[in-house]
Amino acid sequence: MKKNEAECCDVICIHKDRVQKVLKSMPGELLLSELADFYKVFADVTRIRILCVLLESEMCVCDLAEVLSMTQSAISHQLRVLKQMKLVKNRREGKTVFYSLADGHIQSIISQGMEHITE
Amino acid sequence: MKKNEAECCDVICIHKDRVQKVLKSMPGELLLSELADFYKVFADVTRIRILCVLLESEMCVCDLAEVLSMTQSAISHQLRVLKQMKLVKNRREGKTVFYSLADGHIQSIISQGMEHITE
DNA sequence: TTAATAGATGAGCGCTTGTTCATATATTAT
DNA sequence: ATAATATATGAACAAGCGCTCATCTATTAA
Repeated sequence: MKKNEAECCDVICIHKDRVQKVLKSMPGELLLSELADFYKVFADVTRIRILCVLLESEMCVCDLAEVLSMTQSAISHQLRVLKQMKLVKNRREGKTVFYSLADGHIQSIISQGMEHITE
Repeated sequence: MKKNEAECCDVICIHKDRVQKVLKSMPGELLLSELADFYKVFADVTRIRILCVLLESEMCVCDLAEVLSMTQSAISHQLRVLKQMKLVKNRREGKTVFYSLADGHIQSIISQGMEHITE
């Protein structure tokens, strides 16, 4: 009989009841991958910086590029990601497009991360 | 005089005072990249799944591999990442190494993410 | 209409990252 | 000591991702 993970250590370390209990309590795979995708948005310095700026003030793409010393293109690409994940919204005013946070508790998410790393 | 971002739209959309104010309020670059690195840990389904399991119960590498239907090696590599970021801790018991969450408020970080995506 | 300008976007490139495979280390049993 | 087993780890490879560059769209001014 071929060896597999399920049998590799069933005497010493596999506690079948514990494994079963955990398997039942696990959220669905779809939800978990959505959660990972959500955190991916915060997992890049540029996007974090953009969010920090918008935390302070609504701002157009051009201003964002200057504040962050990056090209308009790079900023625009990232704003697209942020918008797809519904973290920012925008409004057009003539040629200018202003971006702002789409959600109030983005601040609390960032704050919570800050708390963890500054301990 | 060469065109640059600072002058590309200074009449219409650059509000120098706003830009200055935001620049002052921004956290340091080091802190921001640490924050991004912190969220990177949550930005992968496998690591999220591991954390979810450990949320329920302390568990050895072998059990984790079975619960998540992945190889021991893959799990071990990710546990290393989680440990480096101080999200999990471990204790050895004979040949077996048990992993558990290192920090109480990991649960609240995951919960907060869940809240955002299930709206 | 034409020119100018803010922003959006697709292609391409280089870097990062998660997994696999092979192998090394650590502990226990014989 | 030798074998068995749980875990750790380095190398390599494929996939994903962020930036640049060129170009396109949208809006306004002349």
